[in-house]
Amino acid sequence: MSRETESMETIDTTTEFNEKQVAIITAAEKLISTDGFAGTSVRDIAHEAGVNVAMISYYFGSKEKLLEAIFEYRTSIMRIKVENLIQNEHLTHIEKVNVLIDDYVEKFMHQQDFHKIVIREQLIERDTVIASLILELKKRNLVSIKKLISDGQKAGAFKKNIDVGLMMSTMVGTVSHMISSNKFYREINHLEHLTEEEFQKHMKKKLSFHLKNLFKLVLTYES
Amino acid sequence: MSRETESMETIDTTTEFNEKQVAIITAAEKLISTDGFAGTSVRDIAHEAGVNVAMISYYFGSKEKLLEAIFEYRTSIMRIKVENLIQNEHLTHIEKVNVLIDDYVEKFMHQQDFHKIVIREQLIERDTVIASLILELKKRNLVSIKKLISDGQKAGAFKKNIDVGLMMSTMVGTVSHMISSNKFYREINHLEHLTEEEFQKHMKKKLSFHLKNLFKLVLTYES
Amino acid sequence: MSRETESMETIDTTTEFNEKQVAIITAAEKLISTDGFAGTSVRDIAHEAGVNVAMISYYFGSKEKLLEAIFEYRTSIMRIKVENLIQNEHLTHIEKVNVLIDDYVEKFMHQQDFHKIVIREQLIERDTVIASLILELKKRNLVSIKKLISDGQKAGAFKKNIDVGLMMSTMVGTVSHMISSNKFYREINHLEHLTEEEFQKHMKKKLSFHLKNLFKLVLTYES
Amino acid sequence: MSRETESMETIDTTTEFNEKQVAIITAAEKLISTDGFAGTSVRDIAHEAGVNVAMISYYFGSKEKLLEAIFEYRTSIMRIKVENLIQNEHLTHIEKVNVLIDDYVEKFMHQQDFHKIVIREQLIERDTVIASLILELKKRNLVSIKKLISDGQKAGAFKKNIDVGLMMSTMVGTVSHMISSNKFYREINHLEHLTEEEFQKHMKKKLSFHLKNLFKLVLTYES
DNA sequence: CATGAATGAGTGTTCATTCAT
DNA sequence: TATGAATGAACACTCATTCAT
Repeated sequence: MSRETESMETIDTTTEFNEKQVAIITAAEKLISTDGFAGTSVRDIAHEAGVNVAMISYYFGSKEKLLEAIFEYRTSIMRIKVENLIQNEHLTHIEKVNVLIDDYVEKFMHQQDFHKIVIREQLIERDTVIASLILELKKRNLVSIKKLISDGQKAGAFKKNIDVGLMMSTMVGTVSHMISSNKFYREINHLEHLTEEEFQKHMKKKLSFHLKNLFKLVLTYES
Repeated sequence: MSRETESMETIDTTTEFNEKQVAIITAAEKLISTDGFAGTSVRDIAHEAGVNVAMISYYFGSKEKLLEAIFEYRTSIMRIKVENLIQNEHLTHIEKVNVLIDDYVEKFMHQQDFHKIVIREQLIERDTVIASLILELKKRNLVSIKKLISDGQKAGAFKKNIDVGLMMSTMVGTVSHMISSNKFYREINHLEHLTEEEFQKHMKKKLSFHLKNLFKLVLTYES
Repeated sequence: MSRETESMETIDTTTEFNEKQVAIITAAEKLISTDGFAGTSVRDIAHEAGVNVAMISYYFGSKEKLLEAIFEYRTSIMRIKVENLIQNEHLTHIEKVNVLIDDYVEKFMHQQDFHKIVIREQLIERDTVIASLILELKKRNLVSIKKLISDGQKAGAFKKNIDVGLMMSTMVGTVSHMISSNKFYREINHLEHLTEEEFQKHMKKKLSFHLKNLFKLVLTYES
Repeated sequence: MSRETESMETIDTTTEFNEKQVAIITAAEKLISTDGFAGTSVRDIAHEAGVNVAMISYYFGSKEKLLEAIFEYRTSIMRIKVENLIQNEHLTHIEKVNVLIDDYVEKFMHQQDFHKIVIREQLIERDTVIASLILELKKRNLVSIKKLISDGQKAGAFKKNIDVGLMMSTMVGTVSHMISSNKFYREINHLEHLTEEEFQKHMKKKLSFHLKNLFKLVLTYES
């Protein structure tokens, strides 16, 4: 299964950011993810990235544009790739759903800082460059998932009357909430003894299992 | 069922805020929910509330304290009340879970502005007054839900090995994500013709149904 | 003659600027007159006026708006008042022209800082609020002067074919150039021993005489 | 008359500026003439000239030095050449004055961008390299004109008691003001239908005629 | 000979907060 | 009790200039 997952990754980081720009992007991502865009100053970002303040304007034009650059840099991780998956003849329909969930959990848990920014940006109701970017990605993802599920329905593997939008909300929302409540989850499950890495691995596994179970139940049992 | 819901509300707004303070809190809530705490200025809040800028410091001490006041004002809605529900002998275990879901969806969908602030604040990793407040509430809520579920398990109504933490993540996460993606959901379901009120009602109904189904499947079917 | 001049002043300082605002305006005027708008920083202005930097934005909104306020504050001095003059039956036509010249010289020499800003702003070719303000004033002044001269022509006191636009250019240009070349004029005429006040008085007298002579010659002699 | 004018030009551009430097100087001149020195950035200049930003420091040392280079480049046009004119035996005294006016108008109207910078620089009261350069040129010009006029006075062609300084102020001031009020003059004379070139030609002719008339009247009529 | 990369200093402006009244 | 006036600190950003290549 991991093979397929890998085949889906098809790294398309055609981004043309140099080393210093990546350092700034990463630093900005880290700070903005916790303090928000307005709550993070370019001075903080420059300091975190170990560069001069002027360099942010120099490379990105403005703080706003830096945020857009972050999205440009990370955009690939938001795109669910299912084209190959759908045509794969060696997997059952439910296995395909499982691969998709694994892929999604992997991607989002792996770049939590960025994902936190996405969560924040979604709360802004005003129309922004970022907002429309997120919207477009979500639409594209929904189409992919709908295809996967309707294929299963046609084959009789999944039951009818699935609200794919709500299922997506559950998948995205559950992962988002886990990212937000890292600490809480670690505490209530008494996992303080684990290293950060071990804990992340544990969470990913649990999340994957949980979501797969949820999807299997919803897709195959009569409600 | 609505009766029980009502019985659960037991308004404990022991808040001592006067009219002007409430106006400020409401205005702040509205603005902070979309623009974030740092992205909202006290001038904006004062203007929205129709009061003098100095009044915010005057009444609340500082912008930070105003945020705490918002939480103090709205805290009750975050507390899931299950004491009476647990002892209720007229409801089955799954019905109790359903009441809880209805209650939760109702509460959070009803005060989306505040809930958005909660989502934002959870993303901050630093220890703040607000953070610890949220943490405490979540813990208390978790305990309540665990009790409800373990009662069902003891009675043989629910199956064993339920990860309540993950189920809570799914519930909270799904609702949170729906609040964040209002627009998206409306668009993909072609509900632009509904009034805001009608749409909210529709969403609540859908969400409730979806979550109840999810819980029923997880709690009763073998995975 | 001085009486009429006084009667023309009709102080219309309906400006509503408070003491501190006037201090800022005066300081800004002084600095901008020599260093130009872009060459003068708000910090310099604040320092010169003895106020906080933030006060400039507080009172005027922006540096740009401060410049507009300067014009609002000084606008009256740019307006040549001839209504009463034209109807005055005790003065000959040439006397009226003389009064006008006296008035103009008095006004502009008296507020040289402001006049320097006007000279600078006229050099900007882009359309600005200030530019259109100056243009409008110049048009109005031209109309007034044209009336005065055509009256004299109709009465046979002045000869025909006077290019009023060019005559205005000569009046305004000569005064402007004297303001610009203060130092030079003082030096070539060996007037370094005079106090600033004495020198200004001397210059005004010389200028008035010179311009009156010029106008008399142009208006009355055949070319 | 144009012959004499030409004979006076005696191009002394002993300037050692290469092609790129001239491009920079011309670009700087254009921008500084309307936006002022402080209001023009080296980036703007570099962009206008189509060269690298660093090239300005490279070639001229600094922005300040670039301004001095502009003056070095254009200085010749500010120098009134009367040596040959004074000794010319084929022209009357008044004709010599007319040639001088033609020459002056031609020179300054022909390089208005540079002349605007001169107007601006004269407003600065601080002692600068540029300021002393302008001062020196004006003194030299004054001496030349004084000689021309005193010759006429000695010959009885011109009347006594001419304030040459004021006459120079009128000549320079009138031309300067016309340059500043290009647009205004065009508008009030309804000359919008002319091309820029035609309009410049028209203005030069008008100005020359006007100034010649002014000088003739002042120099020859009793006041 | 020429320049892309980089920066410290300075820009105008907004900020939350204080304070005299 | 309420508020207009005021401000130090911080903000994002632009500046002319330097320097390694």
